[in-house]
Amino acid sequence: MEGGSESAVVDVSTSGRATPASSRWNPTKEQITLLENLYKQGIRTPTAEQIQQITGRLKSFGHIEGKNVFYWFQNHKARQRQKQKQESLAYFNRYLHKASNVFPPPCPNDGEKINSLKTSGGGVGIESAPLSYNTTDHDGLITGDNNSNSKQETLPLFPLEPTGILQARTTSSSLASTSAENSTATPSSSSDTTGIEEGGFGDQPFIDFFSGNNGNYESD
Amino acid sequence: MEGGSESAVVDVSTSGRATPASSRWNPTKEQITLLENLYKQGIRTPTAEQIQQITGRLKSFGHIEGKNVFYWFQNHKARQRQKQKQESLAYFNRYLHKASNVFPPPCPNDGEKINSLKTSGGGVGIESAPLSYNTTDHDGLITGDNNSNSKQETLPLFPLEPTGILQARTTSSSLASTSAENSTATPSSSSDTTGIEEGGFGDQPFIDFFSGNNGNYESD
DNA sequence: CACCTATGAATGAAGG
DNA sequence: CCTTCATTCATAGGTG
Repeated sequence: MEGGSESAVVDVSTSGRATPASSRWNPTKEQITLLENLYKQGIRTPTAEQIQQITGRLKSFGHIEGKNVFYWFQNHKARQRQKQKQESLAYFNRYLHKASNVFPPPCPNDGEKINSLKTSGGGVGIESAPLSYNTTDHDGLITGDNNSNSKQETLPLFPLEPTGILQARTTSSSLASTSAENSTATPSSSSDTTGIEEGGFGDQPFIDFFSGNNGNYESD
Repeated sequence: MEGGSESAVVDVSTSGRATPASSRWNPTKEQITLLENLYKQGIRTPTAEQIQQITGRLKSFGHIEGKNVFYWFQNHKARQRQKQKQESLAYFNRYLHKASNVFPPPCPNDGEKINSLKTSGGGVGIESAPLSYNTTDHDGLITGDNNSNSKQETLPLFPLEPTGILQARTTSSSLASTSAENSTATPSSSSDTTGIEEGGFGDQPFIDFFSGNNGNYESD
């Protein structure tokens, strides 16, 4: 694999792990912890001010920039969402196939731990592997900025399309935004974008994958 | 994130079961074959639907999940490109050294379909292929496949995906809103005051985390 | 048994 | 926000 052209720009300055001051930022454990904590507080898309503050605090643990924080939240949110989607889908999909038990569980919202990672998936199963976790903390929402908007995305039950003969990927999107949860009523604001409202049924068969053990609630 | 709270993925395989509840999916020959076949069909980044479909078929050969398929394609594509890149480079390098009197062949395209960058005006002027090379003759099956990123920058190529997905996002606060709250500048059209998209430079003390040129008082 | 390679998985960074 | 690319980590599997 090492084609040889390995431009390891590592600058093993300090002992131990080479300083990652090479290319992309690699968060330290502490940084991750803090970020995840903030995320749990309800922060999803921090404002510039918040980003500055967070960055400032994170700098104590290592080099970091504002954009790192920004990206982190973006990615984290997106991925949490993906996982959640997949869970929901897989969960429903199973019932559509099995139908053995017509008593669907409360929901696959297994309050998992914050973030999973390597060596995960002990129980080979997307929806399985209920690893031990502590549901001690949840959305605290105690920060100055919190959006207590519990959005329960209703699954539109994708229309199993039997015409799947050989459809070439029409360059479509993988993730469809079936969401229509617009809480921001925007007080007296003409939220007129382009006038292009959905032509009708906007339920796209969003069939996402991704698994893992995570079921963090999202409140946007 | 080395979350630390890593539950041992132990598996009661006291009898050394062949089923290694492995931490990671190990594709079988059949699965690989099928995947590679699909890849050859032109599928690079399957949609969610396709992934589900593929996964379903692959399940016949062994346990597999959607994310496995997803990752497989991602990795395969990336690595093929990587290989292609270095091959092309080496190939080109060879000619640079030899400077033979003949025209270099179209390209060392093994069995892979490598979209010849039709960027035109490549400058090289050696794009003439004397023999009819089977380029992307995979029928109109595929579509979005492309992106022959060489070393410069991602070639824009044709605009794939007509952005049929329209979403009126009205939630969350973007960056920049340093004043009061979310201005909800109807970011549907992108390019708003996020401060990240581009320094529009207006009246707000937005912080540009990206340019590295932060007017931040926080000097390191 | 140590080392190397191939590859699954994860995630930071961008683009649009 | 959604999609995709690039980079990196971790591990299964082959080889001397």
